[in-house]
Amino acid sequence: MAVLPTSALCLDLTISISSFTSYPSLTSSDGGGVIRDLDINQVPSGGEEERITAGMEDEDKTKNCGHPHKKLRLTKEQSHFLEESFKQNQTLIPKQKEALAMQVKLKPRQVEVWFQNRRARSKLKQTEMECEYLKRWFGSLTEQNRRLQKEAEELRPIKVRPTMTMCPCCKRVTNPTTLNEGGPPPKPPPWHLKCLYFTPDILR
DNA sequence: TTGGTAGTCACATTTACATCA
DNA sequence: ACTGATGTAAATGTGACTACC
Repeated sequence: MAVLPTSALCLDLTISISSFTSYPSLTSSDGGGVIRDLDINQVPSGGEEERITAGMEDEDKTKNCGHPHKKLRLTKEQSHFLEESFKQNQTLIPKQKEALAMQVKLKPRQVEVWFQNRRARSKLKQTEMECEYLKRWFGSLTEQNRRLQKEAEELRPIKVRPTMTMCPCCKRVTNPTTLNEGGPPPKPPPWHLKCLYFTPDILR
């Protein structure tokens, strides 16, 4: 199997959310512990960059508008930051995870999950590329097989001196004098080793 | 050496959201 | 404007593996 380009590991993540320039901290209000019911994908009104982030604590989720938990989308900046980190290391040691979580204001578990999913997406992308590659190779082999069959069909009616054998690939003919009349049965065609192996066009 | 525990991983699946016809 | 289908990403569940005690 040929080595695939390493670019397969680099995926573009497109997060369809509005742009934000900072990561606001958790928005449980002081004292009361009441979570403001904001749509995390909505730009806060009044131009103030404030939103509930994905770093919401578990107990907070249960208070979120009566829903057990809301699906939380990462901001562009969070995704970008994680993506850049992923380019450097596809796995995280606990210290890195903690640090990264602090930087993007997520829980370490969320960072861990993001990396797991990201690795899965990478692998999926690579598998798709391999699949495409094999399809193209299969097509190439099919075409080659078709050509060879056609060629064999054309060669069938041609009479060759019975004592001569010819490599079907390079057309080289053996020396007839090496064959004894009435001796042991002729050996298989002396195909040349280099002719037995071919490289499909797709691999060149 | 063996057994228990914690942490992490891959993998499959579920869930919530966004988009589009 | 509404709706259902679909795609995507975040989250969850599970089993395997390893390190440590």
